[in-house]
Amino acid sequence: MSVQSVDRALDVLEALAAHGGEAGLSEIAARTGLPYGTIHRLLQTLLVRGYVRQESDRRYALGGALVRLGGVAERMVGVWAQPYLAKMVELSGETANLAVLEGDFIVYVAQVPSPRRLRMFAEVGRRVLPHSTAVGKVLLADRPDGEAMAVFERTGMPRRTANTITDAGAMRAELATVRDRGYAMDLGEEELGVHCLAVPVNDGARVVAAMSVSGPAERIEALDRDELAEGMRKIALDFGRELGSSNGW
Amino acid sequence: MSVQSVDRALDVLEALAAHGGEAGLSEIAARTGLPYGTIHRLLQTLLVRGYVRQESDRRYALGGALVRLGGVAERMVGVWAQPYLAKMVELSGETANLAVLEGDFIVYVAQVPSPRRLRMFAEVGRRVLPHSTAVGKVLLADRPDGEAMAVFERTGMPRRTANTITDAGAMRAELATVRDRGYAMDLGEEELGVHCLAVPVNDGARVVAAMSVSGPAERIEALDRDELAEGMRKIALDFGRELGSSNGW
DNA sequence: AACTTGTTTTCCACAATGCGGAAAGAGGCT
DNA sequence: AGCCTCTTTCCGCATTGTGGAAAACAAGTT
Repeated sequence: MSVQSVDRALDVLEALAAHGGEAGLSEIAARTGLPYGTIHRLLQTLLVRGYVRQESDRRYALGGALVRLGGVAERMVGVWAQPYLAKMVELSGETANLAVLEGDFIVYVAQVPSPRRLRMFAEVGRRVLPHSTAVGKVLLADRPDGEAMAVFERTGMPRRTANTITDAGAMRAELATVRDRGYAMDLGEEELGVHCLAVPVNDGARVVAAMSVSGPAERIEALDRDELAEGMRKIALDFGRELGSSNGW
Repeated sequence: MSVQSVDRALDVLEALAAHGGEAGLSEIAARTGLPYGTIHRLLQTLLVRGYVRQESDRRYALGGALVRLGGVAERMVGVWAQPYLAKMVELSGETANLAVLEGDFIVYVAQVPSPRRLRMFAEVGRRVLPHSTAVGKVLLADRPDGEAMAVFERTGMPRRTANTITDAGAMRAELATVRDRGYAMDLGEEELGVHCLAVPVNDGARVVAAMSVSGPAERIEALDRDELAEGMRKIALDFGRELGSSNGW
């Protein structure tokens, strides 16, 4: 049995999110089909708690409290990802990572290290720019072209190694390739001698994270890329499903 | 006014977050003081919607749906501020924050953490009283004296540390200083050992937000305040211009 | 300034909805 | 097995939330 008012409050929040995080009361009414009075009352409750903000023009927007909860939940995601990352390590023999886009930065939120002696160092919590990483390219490939390029515009695509893509045109082409084949590569673009392969994690609605394996160039090159990517995509798909429907029954 | 069940559902989510994103039903009961049956019913509702997830040991954890909502919310406010905050981090080496005045409270809406090992913990979404923070003093210094003092009248300026300004007269003088030099300091007034420097963000019409850097007292004291403030003011000015040109908030 | 239109906000009588104590059920330990 | 702790289900009652309709508001339009 579900609690009606809570269910509806969530409908309101999701309607707000669907409108890009900002909407008027009547737009929410149109989307949810709830009566005005009801929506207004729910919004007041969310307002007091900081889950919704009211702009100067009386429209409503998602509030800061959600950012906080989202942050804690994100950390949890890292814990759930462990078994899936472990499978990727088994598949590739290399260190597996989970990363999300936070603002204009890529943040690594979880890792399972490779059993090999020579392996990637723990990067959890590290923030890097998207243009020089496989996970960054995968995550931005999911966004509309203009939005992705705006990120690169702001961050400036600084050169990290001789292989780093620093040209906007080349990057646009790279993103098209990633969209096309469904995975991204990093061939020593962030650090010389380190190669990565990343696939998107789709929770059913959108790409919310990326998973990657990374290791020494020689070892990564020895693998069959398409086969590895295919295996990783299956794992990422399972993980995305778990994320999307935490309902169970 | 407020919808009881929604309010309580939020209590449950926050209790979960306070326990690090994962807790048993009884732990939630202990923290919220709500009866077991009620919490269980609320959790079921959140579970079906994916806002909460049940682990194999029947404990509850924050769910993936929150990551999505949090992301949208953060993108709204954070995305614009991110690059500017990053510049402040570069300038100072310390964690940079964006905060707004919401009612009588200061709410932190975005942050870029310092690259240092010892740094401020994420405060995004946190609500604090204005009198003990640099951002609060900057935001209220922009208001007419009567209006600012009315806020302090209502909140009561509770003492947070030995350095907190708790006297109305002293606060009035402090605001005058802030107006005069264009930036505000917090010298361990909210938390001992933590110093901050905040500058106003003016969107062309009025001060709509404040940006600050904060870190360990020793490191902040080692910086040249006026020089830092000058650099920060330039960044905040650029950000304000961007805000002013797009639709306001 | 006085309409018009498209909003958002407030009100209130009614009953459906959510409440919560207490009992049953599930695991985990020794 | 037995005991203990924690979770889940149940159900009668009245508190709580509901939603239609009207009032207040903001922003254009003549």
